Amino acid sequence: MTDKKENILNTALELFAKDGFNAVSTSKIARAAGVSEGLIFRHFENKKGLLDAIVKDAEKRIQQVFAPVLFETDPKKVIALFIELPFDMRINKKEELDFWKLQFKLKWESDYNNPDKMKPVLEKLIWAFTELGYQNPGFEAGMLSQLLDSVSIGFLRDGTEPDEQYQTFLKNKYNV
Amino acid sequence: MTDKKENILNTALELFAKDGFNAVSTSKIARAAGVSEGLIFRHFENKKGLLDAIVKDAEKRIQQVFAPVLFETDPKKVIALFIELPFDMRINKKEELDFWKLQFKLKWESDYNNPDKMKPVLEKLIWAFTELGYQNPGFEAGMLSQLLDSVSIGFLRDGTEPDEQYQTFLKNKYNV
Amino acid sequence: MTDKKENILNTALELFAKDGFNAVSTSKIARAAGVSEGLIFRHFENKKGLLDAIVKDAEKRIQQVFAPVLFETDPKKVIALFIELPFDMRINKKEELDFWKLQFKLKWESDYNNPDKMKPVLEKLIWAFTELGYQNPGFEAGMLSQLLDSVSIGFLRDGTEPDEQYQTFLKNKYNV
Amino acid sequence: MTDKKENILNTALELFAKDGFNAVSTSKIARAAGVSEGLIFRHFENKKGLLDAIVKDAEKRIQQVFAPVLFETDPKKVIALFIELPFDMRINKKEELDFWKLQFKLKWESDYNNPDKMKPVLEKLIWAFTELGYQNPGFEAGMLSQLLDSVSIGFLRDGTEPDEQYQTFLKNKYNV
DNA sequence: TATGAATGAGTATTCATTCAT
DNA sequence: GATGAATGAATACTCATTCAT
Repeated sequence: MTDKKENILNTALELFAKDGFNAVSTSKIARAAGVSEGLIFRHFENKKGLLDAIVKDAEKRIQQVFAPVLFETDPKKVIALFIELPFDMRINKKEELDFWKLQFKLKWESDYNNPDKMKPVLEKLIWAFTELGYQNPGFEAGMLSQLLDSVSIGFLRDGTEPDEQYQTFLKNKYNV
Repeated sequence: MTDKKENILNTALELFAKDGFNAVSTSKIARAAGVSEGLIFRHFENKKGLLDAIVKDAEKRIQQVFAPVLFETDPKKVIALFIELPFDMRINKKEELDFWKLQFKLKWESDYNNPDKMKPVLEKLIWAFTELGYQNPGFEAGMLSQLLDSVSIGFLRDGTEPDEQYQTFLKNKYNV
Repeated sequence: MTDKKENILNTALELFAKDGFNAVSTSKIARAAGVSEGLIFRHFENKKGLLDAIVKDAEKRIQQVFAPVLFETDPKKVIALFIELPFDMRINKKEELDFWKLQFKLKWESDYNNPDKMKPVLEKLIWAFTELGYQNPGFEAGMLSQLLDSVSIGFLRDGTEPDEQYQTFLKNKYNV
Repeated sequence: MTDKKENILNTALELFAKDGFNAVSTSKIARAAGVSEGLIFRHFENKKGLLDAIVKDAEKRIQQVFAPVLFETDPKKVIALFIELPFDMRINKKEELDFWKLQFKLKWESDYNNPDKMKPVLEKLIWAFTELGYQNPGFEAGMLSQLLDSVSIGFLRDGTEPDEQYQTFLKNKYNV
């Protein structure tokens, strides 16, 4: 991938994350990325294609983030790793955070909201709770997942520092 | 308020909730509302003004929804009422749901995200947990609030029916 | 003429004189005049009609200003009166000045520029110079007229106070 | 400068000179220039920017016209050259005349009227009259300048051919 | 690969004008 | 006489996209 192409990708990610897909024009991206407007279309066909490229890129990264959870074989560690995820986010570099922000934002645009994307992780969680003998593992997994989702939202959207107590509390609760 | 003005307001709410503010053009609103495009500007000055009118309207309704929680004096009932809120949402009529959807969507646009708006409710919740002798009422209130937030998001955004088990579980947990 | 109609007329005169016909919208006039926009059209049919009414009004006033020159029978006094005109303008009240300003401005819009309007005055001047035995009275009249025109322009357009010396100089020159 | 850009500039000059800035729409300019409307904005940012470009262009030409007067060192020739200016205008080509017409028209729009622009020329004239021993050179220069201004106006605005007699008369008067 | 000129359809907004009350 | 809601056409300007170089 050439420098300029990567430049476009990074700039677009940043702007899309901040202002939303529709509010950012290709000319603004081009200007901010220091390239000609035409180049965007040479590399990505159209504006939507640029977003797709970003999303696809993001998906890879997201998979990388969740991989340790999926590959873990100790159920307690599965839950512990899962709990730690949103608290780790905060120490990531800006670019990484933009990925997540865009990710959450896009969930509100029906074309991009695909709840199934998280299914494998959720099922791993259910498996873990089953292993640990919980009565209603599906419910437990869903609730934990939603709670951590809202911690992420609070951080990414409102800028509220994630409360460390959550982590401790949850780990205690599940004894992990 | 004239018929046509109300028409614009309702149509815009619906479209903004569905596609987002930026993705809906004033001409589209006018066509859908069966009015001339100019009328939007005569009544609301500009597109942002239209959104503001909707948001202001929405705030009133939201306050009405939370009012029972704020006026309740029995701490257990405060928590019970609060837990019921997102599950009640589902039985509201479409227009009402659009209000909420838009509300949550707008939280991602920095100009409109005002986390302090929910402060009084959160504080009432903290008061309730304090009254009930919880060790860390602020933490408890925050977690409950976030959890219910994500239940609402799941319903409004992903269309997942809120699991009644949540309600039962939470009410049992807090014994309310 | 009703109060409101006169209000519209005066306000429009002021705004047209300041910003030009095209740059002033009927809504602006209505707002500034404190009347509804519809009233303008009830009274004047359309925007052009409003301008026409102002111009017609103005013509009457202009005729009044030039009348003393036309009725004067002493050639020297004709010239003296003519010379005094632009210097008298300055002591007129604002509304009067707006009339003149608009008058000069409109001369640049082909629809309204009618050089013949001043013909009677010019001919009276020629007559006066003829009476006084000038060799080329047409030329003399034209030059005097143009010179005084530019004094008015300087005052109305650029805000430069008309130099009293001009008056003295010209009166001396023609011995009037 | 590309062909199309120059096309826009020339067409706009012509239309602005004829009908005035406010009365000419960008779509009209585009149609007349045979370009897309968007191109105007790509080249000149906005409508005012287009006018500014024209005016800046015009200023250069105007400076060129007055340069010979400023560089002349013989006071008599200074006055003679100055007198000839408006009479030379008539032999210019249409485009040149449009420049002048627009120039005079804009003087009535406060944003563009800058009386100081002509100061150097006026001061050169004052210098010339001083050199020639005139008692009141400032007054003499002002009057000559105003008189010639109104000759130009008569030609550009009313289409009246400038009377050669003026030139002769003035040159005789100042013996230049 | 990269640019920048160019476009046509679209955008928010303003305008002069109409009309029922 | 006077209002204010309503309109359709126009306005300045932006957008995503194309294309010759």
